[in-house]
Amino acid sequence: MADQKPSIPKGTRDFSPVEMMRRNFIFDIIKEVFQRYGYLPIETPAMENLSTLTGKYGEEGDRLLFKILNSGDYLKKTSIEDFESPNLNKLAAKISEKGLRYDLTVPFARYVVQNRNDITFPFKRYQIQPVWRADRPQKGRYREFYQCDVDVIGSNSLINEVELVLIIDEVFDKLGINTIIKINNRKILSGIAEVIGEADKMIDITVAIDKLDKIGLEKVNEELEAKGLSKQAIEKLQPILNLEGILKEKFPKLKEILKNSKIGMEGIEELMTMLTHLKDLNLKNKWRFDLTLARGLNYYTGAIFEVVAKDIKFGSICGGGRYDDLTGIFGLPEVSGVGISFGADRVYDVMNELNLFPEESSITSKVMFVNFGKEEEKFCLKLIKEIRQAGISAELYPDSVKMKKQMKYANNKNIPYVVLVGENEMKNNLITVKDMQSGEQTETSLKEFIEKVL
RNA sequence: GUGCCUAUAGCUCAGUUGGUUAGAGCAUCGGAUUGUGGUUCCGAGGGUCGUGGGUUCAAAUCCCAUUAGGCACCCCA
Repeated sequence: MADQKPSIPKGTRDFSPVEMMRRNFIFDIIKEVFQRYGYLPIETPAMENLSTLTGKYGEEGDRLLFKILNSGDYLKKTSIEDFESPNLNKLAAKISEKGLRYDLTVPFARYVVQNRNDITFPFKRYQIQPVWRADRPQKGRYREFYQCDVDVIGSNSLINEVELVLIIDEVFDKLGINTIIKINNRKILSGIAEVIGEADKMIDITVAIDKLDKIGLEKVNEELEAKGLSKQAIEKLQPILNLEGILKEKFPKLKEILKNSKIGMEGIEELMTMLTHLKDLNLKNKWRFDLTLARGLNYYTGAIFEVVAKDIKFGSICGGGRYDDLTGIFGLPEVSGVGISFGADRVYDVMNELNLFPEESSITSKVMFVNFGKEEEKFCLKLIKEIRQAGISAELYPDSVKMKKQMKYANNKNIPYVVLVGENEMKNNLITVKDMQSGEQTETSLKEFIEKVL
């Protein structure tokens, strides 16, 4: 048999039972918190029309979209010229009209617009599904990964932002991860761009600023210059990048710098309101205003968030922000939304490296019955039914094979009790219970056994 | 999209300056033990050395190409 080795695509993973138990542990906590804050679940398809997805994530995002080849004769819309002059984007549009979703926010915006008549606003939903990105995988980066999104759409209130931070705080507290919640506001960044006279280069500026603590001031300036910012603009930016000190000192300085920018002052106001609330709410995790937080996604317009684990160097494990006009693109203007997304896979990796998962005790059957043959099978099934009805997970080894094999199975599966019912036990209406940990073996009645295990 | 590294049994890896029939541990299966696992002992199966080409009397080993995987950058959860 010259069978080829099976494998899965780069950047995707299988999950074993143990891994799934742990992943579900994370999902359950997140879901529970989301629902306790009044958010309800929805799901959307794995694939969307490409027109829904393209242009929402910036140039980089478009490149990372997985495109789905049209079914049937996917070349029928193409012509010879398409292949002679290789304009890949144009060609791609002709042979592919669907793509795998890149995040959950854009499909959500599409959902809201499409179902606007059936939705009561403000609409609070959560969504836990995989997303796909055609990125080169590396540590903490996958091509298929789960996001856990909570968004509220149709409300401008900053209470939403505050509550989202509370959700972040509660989730990570429950998971046992110490985090730093970084908060900023895109309006402040816009204001800065405006003040230094480069309003249209907002994105480039923010992306560069974002790297400040990673590559340092000098490199940031280099990058800004490379992006075409004027010398004067970069000069003007320096005092802002050098803003140091605690909030109390930073804020007045920032206010002074932004005083001529309407949007900048708006951002300051918003941030102030949020931070004042948060101060009163005694969060368990650290949080702070971080001027260098920018976030790459194009659609954010107001508050932005990012969460990193404190005890380990890893990318961000949660991020989000306010988007004022995402639904506008789909024909429903002036509806603002705000939301965050937990990266389940990175949360998993962080918890795994920090050993934060609880001991798995209930992941397997509590009891296994050894299979001695046809007659015993019949007898045992009745006993097992009773055990299961008592709420104890139990199984009968399905085949009457060598005892050694059956015991080994129980051992490998970490089943704590093995029950043996053969001729003698059936006659006396008793069961023999082997405690797999101690190796001790006792004869007892079914009733007594159930009581003991419970 | 750019750069670097790796590829030998199901898994993790050894394999000398190129030299007989390519090894180990784990896992699997069988036996010691037909109603007793985890420990122990004995045994077995499992490989076109990622693929294709080249150099050589001789290639897992050297060279080229190709494919796949990993890491870093970019960007991001």
